[in-house]
Amino acid sequence: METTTATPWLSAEQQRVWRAFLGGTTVLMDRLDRDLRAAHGLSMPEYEILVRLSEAPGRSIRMAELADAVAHSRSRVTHTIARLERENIVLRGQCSEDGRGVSAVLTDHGFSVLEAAAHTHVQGVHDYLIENADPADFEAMGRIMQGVIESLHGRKF
Amino acid sequence: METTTATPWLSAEQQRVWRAFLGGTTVLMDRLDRDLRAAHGLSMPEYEILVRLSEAPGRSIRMAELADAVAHSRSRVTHTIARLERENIVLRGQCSEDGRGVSAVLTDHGFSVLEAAAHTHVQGVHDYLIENADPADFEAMGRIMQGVIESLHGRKF
DNA sequence: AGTATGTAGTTGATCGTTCAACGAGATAGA
DNA sequence: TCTATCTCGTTGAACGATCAACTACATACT
Repeated sequence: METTTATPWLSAEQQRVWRAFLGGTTVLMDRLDRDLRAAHGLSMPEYEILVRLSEAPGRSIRMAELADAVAHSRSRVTHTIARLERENIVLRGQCSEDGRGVSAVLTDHGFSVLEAAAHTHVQGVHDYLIENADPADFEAMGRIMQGVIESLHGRKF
Repeated sequence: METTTATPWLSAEQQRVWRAFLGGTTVLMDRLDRDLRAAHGLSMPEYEILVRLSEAPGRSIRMAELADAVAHSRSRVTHTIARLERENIVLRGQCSEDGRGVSAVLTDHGFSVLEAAAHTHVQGVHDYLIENADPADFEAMGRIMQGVIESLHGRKF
C-alpha cells in the first residue's frame, strides 16, 4: 500500500505564532516605510539599497550583486536604481573588467540623505520592535530568520 | 543646557538580527507567494483574506472589518475583492443593518480553492520556517510579533 | 426637522513590482 | 575560430498597491 505524505497541519499554537508573524511584519514594515517616506522621501527597499552601497568599498556595488544582497530581482533593482538616479542619489558607472557590468554608486548627496534617513529608520526599529522585546527573544528571532535565509536564499546575507 | 534625545544606535548584534529579519521575511514571503501562485493562482494577500472569510460565520465579513483583520487599506481590499469576485471566489453582499455596508462572502468554489491552497501554504510554512526552528525560539518570535502588533495596530488581531 | 460631522466603500490616477523578451558581452567546447 | 550557452543588465507591458477624491449612508447636535 502506498503512503501519501499527509500535509503536516499546524498546531493551534503554531498557527497563533504564524499569524502574529504575518500581521506583525505587515504593520511593522508598513510603518517603517511610511516614516521613511514622510521624513525623507525614501521607501524601505530604497533605503536598504542605500545602506548596502554606503558600506561597500567605493560606495559602489554591481547591479547583480546588489540584487542578491537585498534579495530583489534584477529587474526590480534596475528600476529602483533608475529612480534613485533621477534624484541624484546614486549614479551608474561602467564596470571595469566586465563589459556587461554596471555598478551603482552612492553620490555624496545620496550619502547625506541616507545619513538623515538612518536616524528615522533606526529609531523606528528600536521603538516598534526592540524596545518592548525581551533580548533573548530577539536573539531567538535572529536564529530563526537566519535559518530561513540559509534554507531559501542559498546561504547568503 | 538642552538635552537632545540621541538616536539610540543598534548594537552590532541587534543589527545582525534586524538584517536577518529583513532578508528572511523577504525570501520567505516571496517563496510562499510564488508557491501559492504557481499551484493555485492565488497571492498571499488573497489567501489571507480567504482564510479570514472561511472562518467567519456565514463565510462572510464586512469590508472594513476584513481590511482591519489583514491590516490592509480599505481601498486595497476593495480592489482585491473585485479581482476575486471576477474569478467567482467571493461575492459581494449588501449588509443588513447598515445601508453603507458591503460584505464579502466566500463562494463554495472559493472555499474549495482555499482548501487546496491551504495544503500548499501550510506545507511551505512548515518546511521553510517551522521545520528547522527550535520550538522555544518560535514561541519567542510569536511573543515579539504579538508585541509589535499590539503597539502598532491598536491591540488587534 | 435640518445641518454637520463621521464612517463605509468605491473609483481612477499614479507609482512600484513582476514578468517575459531581449541585446550584449563572457565563457566553453568543437 | 566559430558557435553554443551562460550571465549581465535593461526594457516595456501587465499587474497590484497607494493615494486623494468622491458618493452615500449613519450619527450627533440644534
